[in-house]
Amino acid sequence: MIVLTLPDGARREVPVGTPARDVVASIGERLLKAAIAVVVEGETVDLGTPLRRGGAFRVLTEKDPESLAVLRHSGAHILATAVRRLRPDAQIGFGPAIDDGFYYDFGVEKPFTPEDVEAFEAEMRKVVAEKYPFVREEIDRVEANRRFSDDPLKLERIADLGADEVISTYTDGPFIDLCRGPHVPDTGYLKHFKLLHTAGAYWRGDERRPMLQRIYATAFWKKEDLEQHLFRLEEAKRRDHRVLGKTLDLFMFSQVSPGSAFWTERGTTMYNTLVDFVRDRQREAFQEIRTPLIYNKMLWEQSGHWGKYRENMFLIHNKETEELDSSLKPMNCPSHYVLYGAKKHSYRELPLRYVTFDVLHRNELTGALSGLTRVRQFSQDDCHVFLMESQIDEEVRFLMDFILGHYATFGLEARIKFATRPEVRIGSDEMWDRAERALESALKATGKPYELKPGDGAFYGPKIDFDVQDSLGRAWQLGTIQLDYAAPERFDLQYVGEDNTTHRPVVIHRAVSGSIERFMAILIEHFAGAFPVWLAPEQVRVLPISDDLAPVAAEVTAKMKAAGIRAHMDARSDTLNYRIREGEMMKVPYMAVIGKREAEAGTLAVRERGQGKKQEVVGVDAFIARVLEDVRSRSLGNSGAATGA
RNA sequence: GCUGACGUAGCUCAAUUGGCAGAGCAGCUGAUUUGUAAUCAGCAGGUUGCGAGUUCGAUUCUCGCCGUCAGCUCCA
Repeated sequence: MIVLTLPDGARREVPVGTPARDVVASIGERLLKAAIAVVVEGETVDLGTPLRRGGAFRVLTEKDPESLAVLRHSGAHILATAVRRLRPDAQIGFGPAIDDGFYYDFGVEKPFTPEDVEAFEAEMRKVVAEKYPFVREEIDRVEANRRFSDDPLKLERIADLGADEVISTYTDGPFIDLCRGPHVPDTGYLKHFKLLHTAGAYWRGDERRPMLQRIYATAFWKKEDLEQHLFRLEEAKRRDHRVLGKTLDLFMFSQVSPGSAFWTERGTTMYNTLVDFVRDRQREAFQEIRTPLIYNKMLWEQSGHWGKYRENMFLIHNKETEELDSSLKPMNCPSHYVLYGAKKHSYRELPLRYVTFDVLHRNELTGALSGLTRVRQFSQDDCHVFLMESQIDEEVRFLMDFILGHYATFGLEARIKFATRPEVRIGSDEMWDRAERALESALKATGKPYELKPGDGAFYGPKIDFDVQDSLGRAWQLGTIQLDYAAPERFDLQYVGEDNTTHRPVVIHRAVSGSIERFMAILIEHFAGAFPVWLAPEQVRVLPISDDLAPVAAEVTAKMKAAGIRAHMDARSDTLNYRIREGEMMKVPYMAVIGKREAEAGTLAVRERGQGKKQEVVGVDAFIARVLEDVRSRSLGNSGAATGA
């Protein structure tokens, strides 16, 4: 017998091997109808599964988020069912549920065409209508090998299974798949789904293995949820920074330098504004430095990059030695160590924080490049802190405040992750114990919630990562605080302590925006190009209604510029409507219209971005004061994040 | 790097089976002097990504290169 504890504390005692369905039925008939699967001691199993162990027991219905993954996994099987019907020769790879849906990998001679995908979706609807139950079977290894003898992918998977693992299959109508489960009761449960796109994917992610054809899809319990998801995908397309970069005239790319942005005047204004913002916040407690862009291999040999990272560096040909023995820097750390190590440091200087915005180059694979989010040339708001071990606690708190304050300025929410020692690492266990303890206690002291990521740390030390969610709910890993005991050893860094002997400092690597380029991309998408006033490349556009008012408008524009406002006049002879339309499309936060009335009264008819005809007539000085206040307070005002524009 | 799709005017996109490369917007010129999201007319704009090949003839078909995009384990 096993004992199951229900969420309300009630207990059920049932014989070993009782199907979960029977337990659910004993709780209530209506619950059985709504049930998708059950969770026993944290493990999700389907209703047909014989229960082998007891513990906390709860029933999943459509309302439980976990049930969606079950539905999607079943969706993957239904997709495979349809594909096998139309393409019986297709080999079956993996078909898991993923964050936003599911996919399935198929081994086929010819890649799928968009028409194939349409046909698969139509066929899936048939499979759904046929309501095949998902039948679970547990079989032994010999039987498993026999059943999947025609599919080398599955045979390989079976061979990888541990000796003590239960091998199970799931059958829905004509389709059988090696699968751990769980699944929904029958194929009829999949009502709202859509196949999205296809792509090549290496078998088991290994580029030396054959390439399979992956079909991505998504599914939801409710029609509205599916529609909302598809709408979100559309919305993401509309906010795509690569598109907005063009229409808002911020940056471009050219085949003469793949992966490196050309910034226009408007884009450069924004870029500089962002950098100035960080620089300003760092003015008091940090020391900004600049180090060379090119180094010979001595440095990279010392840092260890020459061995492991050389493929990703842009190497430079040496005329005298005829060798590729130097490179553009792909990161700042080693050069900061060189500068630190060049003179003696007292404990009184610590923590010493070197910051820089130097340009970095990484030779990314061509296929990895994508807009501003994956580039070959970029800058980081990079910082290396040299400190005593006893200062870690306070320093981490200081850096965290700094980082979170940065995101808050843009209305971005951060999730904090604490990553501990990976399997492949350097340094003793004792060192890792100390480092992890120090970092986590500092993290705890901040009182902020965080997530644990065991094994996800850097090879030289544990770290805290900051994942930021933009206005579409997409997560980006930006900031990081990494503890490093290894670099000070490698570079023999020292400080003179209170006791007048030399000691080894600890290094903390810190980034806030990550790369400025990528952060720009995130901001463009987060705000949908409608930037807060302080960040907008053009803050005010002054529009004289007719030519004869241009001199007045020019004077007003000059006054705004003198006050430090990024103002431009548009006195072209096009109609006011035309010029306003253009200003709105360029997402200028304010348009100031000057007609005869305003010229005489010394006022402006102010139109706020996205507010349509709602206009306000204010004095020139009052308006200037208002814009300056927007800038000073870095108000999010009517930015795209605030309005969803 | 690998797989697939794509590359036509500054931008967004057309161009039957291979048969003179087009449109809208933007630009320029002129007229219009405008009161809150497109005034009208005219003009100009191209080595169809680059290079070979097939053909009487290539934007279209074939090959190579360059670039862009979707992806390349969230494990049965």
